[in-house]
Amino acid sequence: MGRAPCCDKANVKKGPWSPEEDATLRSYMETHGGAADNWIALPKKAGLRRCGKSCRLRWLNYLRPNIKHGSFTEEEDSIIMRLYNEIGSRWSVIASQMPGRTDNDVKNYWNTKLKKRHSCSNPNLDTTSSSTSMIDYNYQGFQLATSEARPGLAMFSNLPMSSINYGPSPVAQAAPSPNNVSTINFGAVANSWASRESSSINSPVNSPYSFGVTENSRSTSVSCGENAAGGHGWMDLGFGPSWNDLINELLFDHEEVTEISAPNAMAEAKPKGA
DNA sequence: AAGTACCTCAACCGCAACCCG
DNA sequence: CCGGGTTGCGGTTGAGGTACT
Repeated sequence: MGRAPCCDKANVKKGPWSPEEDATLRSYMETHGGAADNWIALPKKAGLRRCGKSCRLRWLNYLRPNIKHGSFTEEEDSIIMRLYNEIGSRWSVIASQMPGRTDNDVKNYWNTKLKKRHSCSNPNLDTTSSSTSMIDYNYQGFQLATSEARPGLAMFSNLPMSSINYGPSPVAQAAPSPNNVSTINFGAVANSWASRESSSINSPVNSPYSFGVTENSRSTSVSCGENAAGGHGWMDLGFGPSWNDLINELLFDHEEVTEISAPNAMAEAKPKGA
C-alpha cells in the first residue's frame, strides 16, 4: 500500500491559477498574517479547489509580498555562480542570499541561462571543475599567456595577490608518498617560476606545486605546474573563480592571446572525484 | 502567413526531513 | 522510539510565448 495522497486528487484543480483564485488565496493569507498554520487544511478554509501544496507554492513563489520579478542583475548572477560553485544546486540556500528571489526563480534562471554560460565557454575544458583553485596536479602544467601585461586581472581582485603558502594540509592529502606536497603557492607568486618571463613550464622556486596569475613587464599569464614528477590527485584550495570565467577573461576578453601551452592538460582535466 | 523549433517559467511530483502525539 | 501527517526541497514537465524559416 502506497503513501496516502496529500489531497483528494479528484476534486482538486490543477494547472495555472486564475486571477480569482489568486485573489482568494491572497485575501485569506492577508487576513491570517501572511502565514498558514496548516497548508493541507488551507484550501478548504479559504474556499479553494486546490491542493495544499499547490497553494503553498503559489503563495511562496508568486503572491507573497516583496517577491522580486524580472531580470536578474549582474550582481545576482555572480552570487548564483559563486554559490553554485561552492554548494551546488541548493537553490533555497542560494535564494536566501537574494532578498525577493525564490528558489524556483533561481533554479529556473540557472537552468535556462547560467548553466549554459557556466559550461560552454571552452570546449576543451571540463567545466565541472568548480574553480581554478582545484588543480589536477597530475599534469606537468599549462600556461596561457597574452602578449602584454594586464595589470589587475579582475578575476583575481578578491584573491590574495601575494605569495601565500598552504600545506601540508588536508587539501593536499591526495598526493601519494613519496610525492607529498609540502608547500603549495597560490596567487600571483612573486618569486615563483610563474613570474619569470618564460613561456615554458619551469620548476617553481619554492614549492613542488604552484599556481598563479602573474603580470610582469611583458605578459600576463595564468599557469600551474609541478617540478616533482608523479604528483597525483586533486587539491582544492576552496576558492577562486571558475575555470571558465578565468579562461574567458584571459582568452576572450583580451584579444591578443599569443600562446596556449600544454593545452592537453586542460583538455584532460577531470572534475574532483572523477 | 504558416509551420516549426526553441525558450521560459509556473506548476507538479516524489522524496526526505521534520514535527508531534 | 514509532508512525502518521505536514512541510520543504530539488528535479522535471509542459503550456504558452517568441524567434526563426
